[in-house]
Parts: sequence; structure tokens; C-alpha cells
Amino acid sequence: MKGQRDIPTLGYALLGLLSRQPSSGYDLRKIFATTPLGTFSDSPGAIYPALRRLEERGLVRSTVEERSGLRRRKVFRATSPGSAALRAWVDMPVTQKEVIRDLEGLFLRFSFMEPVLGRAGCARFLKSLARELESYIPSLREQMALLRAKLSLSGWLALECGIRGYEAQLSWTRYALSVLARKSNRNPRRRSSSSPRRQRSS
Amino acid sequence: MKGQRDIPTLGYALLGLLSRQPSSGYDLRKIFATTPLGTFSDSPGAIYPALRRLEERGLVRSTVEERSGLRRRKVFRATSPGSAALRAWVDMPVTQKEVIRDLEGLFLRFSFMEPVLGRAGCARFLKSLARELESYIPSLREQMALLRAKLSLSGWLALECGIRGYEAQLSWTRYALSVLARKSNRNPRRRSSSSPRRQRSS
DNA sequence: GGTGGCATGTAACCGGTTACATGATTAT
DNA sequence: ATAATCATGTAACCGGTTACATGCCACC
Repeated sequence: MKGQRDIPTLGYALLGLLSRQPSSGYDLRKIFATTPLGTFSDSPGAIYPALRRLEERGLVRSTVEERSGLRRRKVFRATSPGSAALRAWVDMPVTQKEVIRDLEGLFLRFSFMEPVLGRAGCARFLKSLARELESYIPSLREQMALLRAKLSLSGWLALECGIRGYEAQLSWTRYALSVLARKSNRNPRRRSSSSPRRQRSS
Repeated sequence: MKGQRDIPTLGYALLGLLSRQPSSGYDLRKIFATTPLGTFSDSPGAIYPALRRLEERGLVRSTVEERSGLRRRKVFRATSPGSAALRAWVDMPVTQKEVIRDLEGLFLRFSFMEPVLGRAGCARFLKSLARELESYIPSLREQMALLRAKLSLSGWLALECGIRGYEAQLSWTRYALSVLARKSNRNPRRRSSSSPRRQRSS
């Protein structure tokens, strides 16, 4: 088998963007440079090699556009194995570990979720995220109580800040679920993951 | 001159912990494994080499403790150049770039701040952080309005989540300032680092 | 004699950072 | 001319990840 080594976050971010709309490396750099997406670097030294690696694995494919006047562009598109890899990533279960160590990654996954898993998938994700947060926050509060004596004032405040951040995320999950529910009533629904695949991007 | 290459975040985290209390690599690993500190790996492959690099630069110094029974421990302490480096890092100005790209690093700095810069330093930091957040949040809201049409529902919700996170941080800065003010009234004050530095009322 | 905790380390691998190189076109 | 924008790339360097290696002790 070819290298099963896992795709880094940047790879998924690129795959997610490409699955919505074919783009050149330069387009993607501009997206990273100008939008609040995750927080990836727009440096060519990160993006071009990452695109090459995705192409080597067959997750994206490129075509060179020669245009009169301007320099040639290489436009990348997600292939169907690429879309499958994106779907698998987005659909991973929410673990407590990920909540603790990589909340940003969780939100990156969510941001690509609706076109890939539909609203039902988003709702499932949010519910399991809420469950993890509901169990994690009290345990953090307990730890904070235990550590109280050992922490400096600013250390204690920083911990308070982290906890409030999690509380804000939790309250957002409630909000997001309510938005989804409202929309789903109006707009019938989008299918969930497997089976009849309709979704043509852009 | 020796390598001026900058110290990675993990290095500062270690330096910060060591400046509070001498510890072995193993102690530090346990701290990372069991407390919500930043979110560093407790892997030996990260920590031991990082400690060695700090020692090579003279920022920490180690002494080997031979104990009957247990295996020897190597206990690290911050040196005075190490404390100076920590202070310089903690005292760096808050830039919008850091707010956007490395908020976690900002909070790590804050968590080590009080013993190093005193409460006045903490207050200065919080005020400038609040200023950055106050200018950044509205610009994010604007961007969100502009992007509305291009985003999927989950993309839009993820952006909302990010903004709410920043709002929570901002409200925390207000809270933290009020806590600092309260304590400073009761407990006269902690000195800042060297000379008696008085609080700039800004 | 095996497991598990204390304790320190190394080595291969990989990807992100920084800086540099190239080159065409348009605007000043 | 030259700067700026479009556009793609490479190479050195560095540190984090993962996995492995070692060794001592306590306890069952």
C-alpha cells in the first residue's frame, strides 16, 4: 500500500477549499492571507508542497491553464478519493482528546461539514461536541479549585479565561443547533453521508 | 554570537515553569500530561531535547541528583539570563497579528506574567489586549457580512463561533482587570521586576 | 518473574518557516 | 526604469511526533 501516513491539517484545509471550488495555489494563498480561515500560513513554502503531496496521493488533480498575457496557472480540483478522504475526516467522532488538544481542528472540520455531511451530520456533530464540553468544563473547574493554591494570580486568571472560552463554545453549539433546526424546517433537508450522492460543488 | 534563532513556544513554557520551581524533565512531563497548561505534548522526544537546547544557551542549568534507591534525576533551574529571556518574552507588546494567529501564545504569556512583571504589568497587558480585541472583532463582523453569500451554513456558523470566542476573551479581560484592581487595593502591591516601577495609568 | 511507576534519553521522519529564485505583465 | 501584482516553485533549517531503548525499584 502507499504511504498511509496521515494528512496534516493544512492538507485537509486545502482539500476542503478545493472541494468547494477549483483553485490555483495562488488563489488558496490569498484565501489564507485575507480570511480568518483556521489560521494557516499563506507562505508558498507550505502550500505548494502540500498541494504536490495531495496530488501524489491522487486526492487532487491539476490542470495547467495557459492564458495569453498572464503567467500560466495550475488549477487544482478535488478528485473523488479526495472528496472521500475529506468526508472521512469531517465525519470523525468528536473525542475528548480533540476537545482538549485541538479545538481549532474541530472547528475547521465543522466549517467544511454542511456541504459534505448535510445538516443532519452537522447536528450530530454539534450534539456530540456539546456532550464532550458538558463533561469537560466541570472537570476543569474542579482542577482549577485544586490548583488554586499553586497558581499565581495571572495563572489562575488565564485558566479562568480558558474555561470561559469553552463555555462560550458550548453556548455556541446550542445556538448553532437552533439555527440548524430553524433552517431545516423551512428548507426540507440535505441528505446525510452515505448513499445517493448528489452534491455537486459550486 | 551564538545562534540568535528564537526560542520556540515550548521553550518558553518550560522556562516559565522552571522559573517558578526547579524540576526534572519528568516533573515537567507530568505537568503537561495532567494540567490544562497550554497544550503541549508530554512526550519525552519533545521535552528532553528542548531542555538540552535551553541549557546549551545558558537559560537553564541542571544538577544531577543521585538518590539511593531511585534512579538519578536531573533537576533544571532557570538562570538569570533565562529569567531575563522569559521576562522579555512575557513583556512583548500585544500585536494584532498575535491576536489573530496565536491567541494561545498570548495566554501562555499572561499565565506567567504576574510573578515576572507584577500586577501593574498584567494590567498593562490586559488593556492593550482589550484594545486589539475591540478593534478586531468589528472587522471580523464586517468580513462575515461580506462573506455571507460565499459560505456554507456550517462555514458561517464556524465563523460566528470564532467571533464569539473573541468576544468571550474580551469580556474576560474586563473581568481580569477588575480582579486585579480589587486585589491591588487590598494587598498593597507587588513590585515589578527591577527598580520600583510605578503604574502607568493609561 | 511480570507489571507498572520513576526517569532519561535517541533516531527517523515529516512538515512548516523563512528566504530565495524566476518570470511575465501592468501601472507609475 | 522600477515597482507591484500575478504566479509557481525550491532548499536549508528546525522542532515536534512517534517509537524505541535503557534501567532501577516496588509490589504481587
